[in-house]
Amino acid sequence: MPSDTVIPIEIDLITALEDRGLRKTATRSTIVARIETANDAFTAEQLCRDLPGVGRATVYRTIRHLVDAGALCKLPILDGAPMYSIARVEHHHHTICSKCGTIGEFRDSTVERVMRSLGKEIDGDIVGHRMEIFITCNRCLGISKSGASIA
Amino acid sequence: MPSDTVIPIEIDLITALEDRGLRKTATRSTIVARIETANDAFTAEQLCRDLPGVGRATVYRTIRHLVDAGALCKLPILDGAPMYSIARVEHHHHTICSKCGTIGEFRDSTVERVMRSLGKEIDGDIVGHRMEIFITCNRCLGISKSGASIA
DNA sequence: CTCAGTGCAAATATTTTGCACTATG
DNA sequence: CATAGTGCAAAATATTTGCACTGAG
Repeated sequence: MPSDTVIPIEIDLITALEDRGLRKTATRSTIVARIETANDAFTAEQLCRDLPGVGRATVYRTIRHLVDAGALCKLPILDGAPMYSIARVEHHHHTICSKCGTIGEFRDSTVERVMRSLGKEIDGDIVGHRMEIFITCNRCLGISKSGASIA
Repeated sequence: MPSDTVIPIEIDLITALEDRGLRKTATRSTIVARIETANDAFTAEQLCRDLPGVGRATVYRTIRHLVDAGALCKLPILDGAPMYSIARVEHHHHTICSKCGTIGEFRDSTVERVMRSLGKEIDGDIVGHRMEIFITCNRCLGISKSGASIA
């Protein structure tokens, strides 16, 4: 049984904005470039810090547009500010390393199948779902095995 | 296939606090009583509004204790303040009506099984998971069918 | 009496909004 | 030039902390 591999549908973030009738401006390109080079999920405040020339309000407004466009996922971590990550796959879920906070993503058709079968047990119509898996990532496992400590 | 029904393990919230070495005080009893009569999930701010005699700080501190004790679940809704609900079952997930915001809970062994099988595909050790299912609840379905509108 | 618990107000943290200014089409 | 976009600062929202006071053991 060949389980799904991640299907990368690289959405050009600027295009996602333009598709919503928003202009491609210098500021938005700057923000989007910073987001696209990020390997990890990020917070709004991180973007503001990394882009001192850009107003906080613009950062928040751009993030909101991207989330509305479905190009970014908002991940309300249990404490503190929510993080955002690029929606690289059509529908996916996130893994969050409980040691280092790194966020990964995965897609698995099993989850979707389960979701459909749950429909019978649930008191209403399912319109969506969200799942986060908390892990200890391989890097942290390696680090802890080798005895090194993390700050 | 007999799917799991919800297993209600009514945790006495005050007991949960006492188990952590915290005292049973009048203020905490007030807060806990308000939480226990709630059928729905609630926000910290709602508690403060409903309990004018109790300081905001105490409400937040008590909620934090209850979450730490595992007696309350913190549900970071996508926007706005997080909501809390009593952890009535050992491990469960939440349904959130996207129309009226009502939060329900369910437990299903299928989910747990899937989680275990996902271990193979995931880059690290799974230490936990969280799932929320967005629904249109039966009441809202009924309301929309009957043509009445919601504020 | 001692220290946990509490209320209040101030401090933080996060996000949104008002407004004047800039720049795009 | 009409209007979308922007930066800044203030406002709004959400939560935590400092501190003096109260109350339980």
